[in-house]
Amino acid sequence: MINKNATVKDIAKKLGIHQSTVSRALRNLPGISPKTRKLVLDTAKKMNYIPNLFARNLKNNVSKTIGIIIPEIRHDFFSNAISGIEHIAYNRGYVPLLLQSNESVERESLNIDAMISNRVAGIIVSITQNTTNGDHFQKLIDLNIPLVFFDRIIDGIQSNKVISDDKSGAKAAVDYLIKKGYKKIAFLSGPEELNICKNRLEGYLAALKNNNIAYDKNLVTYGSLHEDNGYDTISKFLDEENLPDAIFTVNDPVAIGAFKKLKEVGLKIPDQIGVIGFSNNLVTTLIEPTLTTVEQYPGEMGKRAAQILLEQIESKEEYFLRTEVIHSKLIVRNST
Amino acid sequence: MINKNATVKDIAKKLGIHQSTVSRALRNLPGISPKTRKLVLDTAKKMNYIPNLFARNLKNNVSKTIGIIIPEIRHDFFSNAISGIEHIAYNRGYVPLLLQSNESVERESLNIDAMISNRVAGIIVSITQNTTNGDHFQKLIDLNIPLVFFDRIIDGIQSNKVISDDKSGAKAAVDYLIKKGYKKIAFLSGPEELNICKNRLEGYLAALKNNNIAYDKNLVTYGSLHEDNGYDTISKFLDEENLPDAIFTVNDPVAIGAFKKLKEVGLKIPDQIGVIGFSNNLVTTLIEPTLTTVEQYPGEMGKRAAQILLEQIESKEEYFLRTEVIHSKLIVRNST
DNA sequence: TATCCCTTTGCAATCGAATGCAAAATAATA
DNA sequence: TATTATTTTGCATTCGATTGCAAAGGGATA
Repeated sequence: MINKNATVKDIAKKLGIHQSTVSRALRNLPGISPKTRKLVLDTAKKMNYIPNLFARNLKNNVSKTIGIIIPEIRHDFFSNAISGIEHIAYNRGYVPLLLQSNESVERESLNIDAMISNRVAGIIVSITQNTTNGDHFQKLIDLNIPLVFFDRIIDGIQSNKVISDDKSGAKAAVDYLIKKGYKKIAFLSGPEELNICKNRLEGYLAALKNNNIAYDKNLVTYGSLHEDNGYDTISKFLDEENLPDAIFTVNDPVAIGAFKKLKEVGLKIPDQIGVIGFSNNLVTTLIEPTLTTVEQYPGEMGKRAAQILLEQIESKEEYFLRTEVIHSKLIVRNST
Repeated sequence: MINKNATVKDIAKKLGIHQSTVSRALRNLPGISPKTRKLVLDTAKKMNYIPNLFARNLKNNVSKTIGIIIPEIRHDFFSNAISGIEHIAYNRGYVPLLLQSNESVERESLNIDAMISNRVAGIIVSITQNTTNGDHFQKLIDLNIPLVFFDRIIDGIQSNKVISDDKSGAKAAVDYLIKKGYKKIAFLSGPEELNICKNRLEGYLAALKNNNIAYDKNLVTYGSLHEDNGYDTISKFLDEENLPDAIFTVNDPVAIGAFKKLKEVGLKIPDQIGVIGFSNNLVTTLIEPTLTTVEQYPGEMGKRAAQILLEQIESKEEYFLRTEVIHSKLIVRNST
């Protein structure tokens, strides 16, 4: 139930001039005398005129809204990325429409539909940990809606991408573990098919190879991206009496889960077992010992994703898709 | 640059019937023969018809969007509240438009403007820690846009409110500290004028009074709602050699900040000093010792806020504003 | 077959702003 | 002053969907 707002026509009527004149004056278009323009602007302010974006967008067939779909805002990584996106969007006059998929593919698809209906100008996405089919993204391509994936991407969709150099980040982490003298290093991964998992695995393998350590497939496990994965996997290792002397996890929550189990059974970190996470979540500095991890600069990733998206949105000529890699950095703390 | 979508008129042309018939068929309005309806729906699906919300909303002068303005999504409390809001919104066919104020009053006001321009159906707000003037909210009231404040509210605006029973939550916390034998209990508050701070202070005072403990004004401090406040305040206490034997903080981040300083100087929690936070953030279970705190049920608060907002939005008759109080609960852990 | 009554469909205007083109007003020039 | 050039304003249509009302279609009944 929205109150009756002043419209362009109302202003025109009040001033006894035509609405087209008012419309042009309001937008500082040329061909309006300074006197008329001032009169219109003053009157608009006085009448509390607020442009009706529905009408404007309908006429122009564009909007100044960009969609963001991420799994869960409560993760540091994503909330920081969002801040980066917002920063760019605000400065360029765009409003971000943020929807969570909650790691549900179905929700992700519904969010896409909602965004299409709302005629967003473009979309930035980090996929759910379960997304393997990209039909709902293909829909966007077919509709010519610019799309940027960041961090968690999906193959087979012609779109822009902003990713971390996951492989080298992971390699740096595992190299460091080896340098510290750890020998039996496990990699607690997430969903096997997820790009970040595949790439971090590559880095893990590269580090092993680089140091002439044999690859033991029992030391690479797959699970979710949540705490329970870390907790359960450590439990499993203990049950099998196959505990490694160091673990590298696909992200910080999984490391936290591992922490919990390790502490429960009284294992000392980093003396009896070393731990490295990924993403440099805030929590890594709050726990004990503080967690060694890999910084991904999510704010920067968000910024770049937004910049690239806006470039495509505002490009007049043929646009060429890009993939951008943001460098990551090992942050050494006390868990190794 | 949005591709040409199929429109109602396109469907009509293809079927050789009038667009009004198509429009009614698509929305399952009465007065359309089953045969025609099926034909229209099938064709719409085949043509990938997506209703243009700009046109629809323009005509109807309403939208199915509800605005959410909160300080920062990265706080557990808010991200949980958002989930609650989303849950209700989705089920009722609304899309949430989420904007952060980042604790900036200016941004908060700009966000309001953006939401007005986007003609949201209603708005849910938790104010910044610095908001004292409510003019930007009054604008909403003047425009007849339904408004619900939750948790952090501002006085003097005629709106709906959803709040915690901060006073009794605080009282329970401080009562518990006293019962545990702590005698010199400080309250590390946030901005003095913020409603949650005032109410939690009341609870603190009530508990003291209830237990015949004299109020010492040096034990009540004000600061931000962030970690630094806890850290700095403990530092100050130490400098003044006026360390209390227990602290109750306005929220969990402040407690975490205090934790950091206390650990730095080697003070044992809970033996030498007890700590209770507020809000039951996830991190309270990850630190050592785990933090005693007060659960506010933010998801529930979000749900109620959304329900109330939608009631007002969809009310046909005169609407009576409401204030709803969500009960909080002391969660005892190892910091006390 | 004619009449009446529902059911189904079509017509046309509307929401608010944008814009190509024509018309009017003003300024510049002969 | 008459004419031309330029600036300023107005007209009318458009975007896509909705809706009150009128018209047409179909069936039942006399």
